[in-house]
Amino acid sequence: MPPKPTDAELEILTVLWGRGPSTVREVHEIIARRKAAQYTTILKLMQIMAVKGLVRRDESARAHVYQASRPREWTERQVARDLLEKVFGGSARNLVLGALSARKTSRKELAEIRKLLDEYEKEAQ
Amino acid sequence: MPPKPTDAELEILTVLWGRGPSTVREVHEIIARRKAAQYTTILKLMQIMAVKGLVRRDESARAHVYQASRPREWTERQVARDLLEKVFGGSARNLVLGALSARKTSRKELAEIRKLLDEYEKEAQ
DNA sequence: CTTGACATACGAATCACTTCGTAGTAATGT
DNA sequence: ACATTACTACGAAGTGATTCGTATGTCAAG
Repeated sequence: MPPKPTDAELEILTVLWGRGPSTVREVHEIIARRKAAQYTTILKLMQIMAVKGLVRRDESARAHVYQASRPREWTERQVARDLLEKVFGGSARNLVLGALSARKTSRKELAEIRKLLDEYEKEAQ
Repeated sequence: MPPKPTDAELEILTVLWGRGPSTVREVHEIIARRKAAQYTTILKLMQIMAVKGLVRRDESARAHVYQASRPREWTERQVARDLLEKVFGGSARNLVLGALSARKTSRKELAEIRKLLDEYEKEAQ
């Protein structure tokens, strides 16, 4: 069970989730667009992430290929669970309130959330 | 604008939100019930939190009295905003999905969440 | 006034995260 | 063959969070 990713690790995971398996150079190029970062910094982070089990790497090619070891949804669930405990006292209602009040939420998104609730109601009958 | 609290700080804030203004000893006693922690560790953390502006302290009595400088809801909103960005790609829908799939959610809680949505729909007309 | 209980202040160790430079090695072009 | 380029590995520094021991001060009881 990989540990909760740190902020820097999350940036890298986001790239891997978006692109699929990637080399360090590819990840670095994308991150460097938004933010100053040396190549070896990204490299080191990804090496550590491999040790932690957050990513897997394929060493068969000279440039190792990394991929997230858990899908985005899985990690999101972990993070949400952690938050629920540590910040929201276990109240999903309060977490949703936090999410909604964090910023303007469009009607369209509210409708999507409603649809989610429908599914969960059905499931819980 | 106080910074985002760390995990250890959040534990202390949770106690302060629950009890209202409290001395270090009171906070320590509650935390020590669940977890080994020396008195001076809690003291130091709370001193640092005061410097950061996460708590205010009243030094008029010999045992200083601390209170959270922001209400729980405010902090919850901050944390939700941060996570929304860093983990959920700005999608409130995905954050809610994460919360619901993190654990069993009761029918009662689902109903409460629905009520929240109603209020937000009205507001957004 | 001295002792004991209880408080704060503070220095220091430890740990994790982040950053980057340097070294070494394999591949590629001239 | 040699120089250049593209990798990985690794050590180490800087920062911030966390932990705790020790020093010191205050107060009340005897």
